[in-house]
Amino acid sequence: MATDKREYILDVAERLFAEQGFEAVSIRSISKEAHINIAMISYYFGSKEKLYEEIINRKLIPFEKIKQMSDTHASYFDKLMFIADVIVDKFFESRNFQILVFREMNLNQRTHMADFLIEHMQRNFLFISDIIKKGIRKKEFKNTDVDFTVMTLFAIIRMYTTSGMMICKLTNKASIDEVYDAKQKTKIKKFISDLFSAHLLTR
Amino acid sequence: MATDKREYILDVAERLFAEQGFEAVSIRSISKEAHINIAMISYYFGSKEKLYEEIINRKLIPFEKIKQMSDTHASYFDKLMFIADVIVDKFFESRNFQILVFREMNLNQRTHMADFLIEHMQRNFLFISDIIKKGIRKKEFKNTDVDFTVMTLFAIIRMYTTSGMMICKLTNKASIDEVYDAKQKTKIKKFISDLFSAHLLTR
DNA sequence: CAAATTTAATTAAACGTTTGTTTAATTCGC
DNA sequence: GCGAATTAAACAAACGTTTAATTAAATTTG
Repeated sequence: MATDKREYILDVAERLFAEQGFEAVSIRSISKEAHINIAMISYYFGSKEKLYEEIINRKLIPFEKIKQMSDTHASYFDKLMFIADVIVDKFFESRNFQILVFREMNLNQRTHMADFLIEHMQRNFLFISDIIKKGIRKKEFKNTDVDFTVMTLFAIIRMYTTSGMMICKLTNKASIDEVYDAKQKTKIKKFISDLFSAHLLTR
Repeated sequence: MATDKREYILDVAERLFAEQGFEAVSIRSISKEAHINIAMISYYFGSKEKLYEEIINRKLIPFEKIKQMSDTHASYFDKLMFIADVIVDKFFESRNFQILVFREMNLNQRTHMADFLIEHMQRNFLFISDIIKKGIRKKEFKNTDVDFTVMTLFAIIRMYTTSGMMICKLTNKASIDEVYDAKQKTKIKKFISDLFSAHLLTR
């Protein structure tokens, strides 16, 4: 069951990296938290940096699936909201990973990694931009700034899913778990729908 | 001119911390970049952590001024947009600082610092929440989710000002400078106004 | 099928660097 | 000539990684 152990180390390291940042987390703290020997990380992954790269690569989903599924929706608004819902779901279930990715994109450390992540982001960004542009052309949407609109979508979801402690305090929730329960997920989806409905739809 | 030198070290360190993160930046790299001896940082600030705390404390503005100034605006929407503009201005002129603050708020390192920053954020958050709630009560605003609305405002401004490299690539700008020029500042202010106008105002 | 052998997994210890900080000596400005 | 500023050198501690030895598992062999 070597893959199970590998996977477990990746999970533990992902959480620690998300909580403390890459350079603040030592090989020793990972091995202590995962109850393994220090040398096992070099043995399994080669180095701390390669471990980090594997953490990132294993969860970067191919966006193609979403593209296909969004085709089944009739209006551009429905397409857009379907994608928004998928992103919310994905972000909610991989919060540590998202914290890690967004932090990495804004660092000048490991620039090849940041560039790679930004390129990945760009593909998703362009796909959503495209939907909005088509919606505008077909007069389903108002003629608004497309870049800012897409950015707003990502900004809201990012803010909510990667700033848990902050949201917890700001919205007077009892615990982090309450910030990310099913009820809140429904609420943020509804909010996004309302916001973009008012912002985009011509009536 | 000891204060000038101090101030210069703070500026250099702030930039490096924003670019690379607290633990990735060494005392030696700061002193090299600022052309000073390693020992000068202990001499001036006591420790690396105290230097960091001073960087954060020196730019955390008192929000009271904004409160007073926003009183001069008649409608709640005007109040809100005045505050949004002030925040945009502030964030644009202190991007490195904002990068640093938001990163710190999402870290479990130095939790007393994170707690302090979140409390500071909470004051601003509550003030804006209050305006929106009053706007709703007076029927100037639609009855929308206040927390999510305020969060959206901060999320957009945060995303734009602290993810420069990403925005640069996503919006096909030639350079980072172009992302943060006066023209873009005007555009984002207008976008925010349009977005919240559609989202909040009863017509 | 059990013994022998090979491969894989795991360990404690040591490696050379780099870290933040301190010391004690020296230079500078008044 | 005196206090403040600046320096090079040294400090222990922690870092990521490697080593060589040991245990566990898998495979081959008789």
